[in-house]
Amino acid sequence: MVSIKDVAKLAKVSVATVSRVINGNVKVSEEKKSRILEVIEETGYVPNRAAQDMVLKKTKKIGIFLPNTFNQFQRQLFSEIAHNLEELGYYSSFFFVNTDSEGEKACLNKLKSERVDGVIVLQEIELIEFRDYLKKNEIPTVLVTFESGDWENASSIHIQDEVAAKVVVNYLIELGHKDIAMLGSRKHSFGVERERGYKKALKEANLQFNKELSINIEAYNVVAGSNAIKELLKKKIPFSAIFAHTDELAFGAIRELLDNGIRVPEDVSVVGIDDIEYSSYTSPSLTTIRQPLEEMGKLTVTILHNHISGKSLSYEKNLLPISLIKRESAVKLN
Amino acid sequence: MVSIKDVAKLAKVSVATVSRVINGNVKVSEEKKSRILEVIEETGYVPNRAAQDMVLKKTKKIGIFLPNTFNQFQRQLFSEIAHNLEELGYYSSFFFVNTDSEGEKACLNKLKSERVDGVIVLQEIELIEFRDYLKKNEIPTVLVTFESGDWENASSIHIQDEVAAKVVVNYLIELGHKDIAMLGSRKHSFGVERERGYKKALKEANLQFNKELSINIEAYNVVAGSNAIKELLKKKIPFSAIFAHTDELAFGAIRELLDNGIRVPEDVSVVGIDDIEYSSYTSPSLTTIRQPLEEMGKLTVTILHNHISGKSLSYEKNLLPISLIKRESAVKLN
DNA sequence: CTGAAAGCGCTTACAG
DNA sequence: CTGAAAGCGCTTACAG
Repeated sequence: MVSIKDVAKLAKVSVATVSRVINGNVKVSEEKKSRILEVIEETGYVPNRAAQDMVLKKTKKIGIFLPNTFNQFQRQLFSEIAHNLEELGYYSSFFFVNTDSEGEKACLNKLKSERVDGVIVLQEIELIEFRDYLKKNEIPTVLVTFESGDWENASSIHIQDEVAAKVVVNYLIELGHKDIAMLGSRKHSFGVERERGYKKALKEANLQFNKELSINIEAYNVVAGSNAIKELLKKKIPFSAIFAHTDELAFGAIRELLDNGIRVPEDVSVVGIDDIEYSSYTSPSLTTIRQPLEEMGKLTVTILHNHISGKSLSYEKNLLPISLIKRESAVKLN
Repeated sequence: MVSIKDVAKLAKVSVATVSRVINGNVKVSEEKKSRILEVIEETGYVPNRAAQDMVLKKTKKIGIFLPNTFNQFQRQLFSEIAHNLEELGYYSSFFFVNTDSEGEKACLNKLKSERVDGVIVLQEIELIEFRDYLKKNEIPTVLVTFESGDWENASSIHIQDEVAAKVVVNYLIELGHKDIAMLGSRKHSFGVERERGYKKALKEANLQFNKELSINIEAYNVVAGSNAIKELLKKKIPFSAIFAHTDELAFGAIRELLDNGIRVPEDVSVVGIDDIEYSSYTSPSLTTIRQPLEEMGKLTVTILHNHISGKSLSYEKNLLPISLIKRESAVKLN
């Protein structure tokens, strides 16, 4: 590995001078400068970031925390975020969080060992020490897809999950559906919110909430959606519509229904939330709530950048607009 | 940030001794040891990795290169790889490559500045300097999903793309199809291989290759698949089956066909390659070739680890087995 | 067993 | 404008 010393020696100058032309903030004589540039070109020298970080106390590195088993929506979101960070010249470091206190502790230690300039969290983290660490060290933090709640010193960006659920369930009700099953989980706050929206929509329409129609899923993927339907069908309770907490669950559900001779949307309507890439390309295409993915990713990075660069000092809570996307999977009850 | 000095001071020992208990390879008196451990516990001290890396000349960091616009299969693969790396205690650094020489150069510079211990490449990189750098600095490298070809000092892991294509196209031919369109691209070597397999299958069955039935796609996603079908339909040439280079293209294709009143599989059969998560949950479910995703991810990491730890000195080329997954999207020509 | 010291690759006051 | 020197947070021979 060629180091700054090598470059200095070859260009017959001091390392300080080399450093100056690399960083370009101090005047250096044209002659030495061009000689140094030449050597850099020849040797392909690139400064060692670890060394720079250590003296500068700045890393330009952002830690991104996401669940170990991230779903499609989170995948799209994090790749959006990664690209936006890259554009601003940040480096990103990924931390896959196991949702138990052991996993969270392990993540905290990795975080400490990395000295990031900022943190983006896509997954709720319970560990108090985690928040304390960020706070004590004044590491700007942005939470995406969930509320800041107990977090101090963190901005948050998310949709109103309760409203989203309410809107889409309302739509089912408008279509005449009364027996609406729900596939979801209360493990994360967005699930809690979505369930709340579901119940509110029912209540406002004077429909009884039926606990038996509420199926708890073990993960947010197609397999879990399919399993949930198996469980639901075993109960032999009538239902004409399904509200899945996420699009992926909905896809699994639709397939499982079909395998049981139940057609979507002819026999049962199905809706989701998220509007992932596939939702408009499946057959039937999925009626769902769109989360503004790109805007979310962009805003996350912008806000974090503002915090880091000192342009924004106060933490904010951003609610992003949603929209109901009507497609083929939900129709009037006949 | 608490440093090793702080710990040393609080424990009333030298930094050398603290370092020794952290690394645990040298005997330290029980008394000092417990005192140091206590201080570490109290202060929440974690060593600064950048500093460690610098002196140790080892980073335990792996650079993962993937295309800027990675498709679903690559997503699943890279998340598989990331998890496997994590289990072995490696850190991963992601590099999103823009497929032009500017983008590749930028990536090389980022790589140089990071000093990784190993590299995993999910995307063909043309830049000669890139390979030269890895070679000169003896950085173990594993290429996944494509052949090592011009790369020296790199192991590779992939399927036989030509065979995969041939197998699935053969299957269509067995089902009686003669006019088989192809959606793909020659931008990457796997595309070239898949096209070759397609042609070979046709040839062996004494079917004429029709250039007009070969549609060039601009990306590997559902939108591109849909666009390709639009282009194909404009030509008004009869076809009874479609071979898409990837599953995502196939999904886009199926949807676009449907929107034009063409049913799958009743009117047209469609097959893909990859077998991504969704392929068994769509309707119709997709007939495709399965790439052994998990095995690929695991093997990639194992091989890289062996190279890094010196357990494996020679570079190898690994061909992974594929399998034809027959599902609903392809049926007998009637 | 343990501390003082050198050194990893950088940057930046400090003096010229 | 420019070099010698100190220092960032570590590890590891080197001497005791």
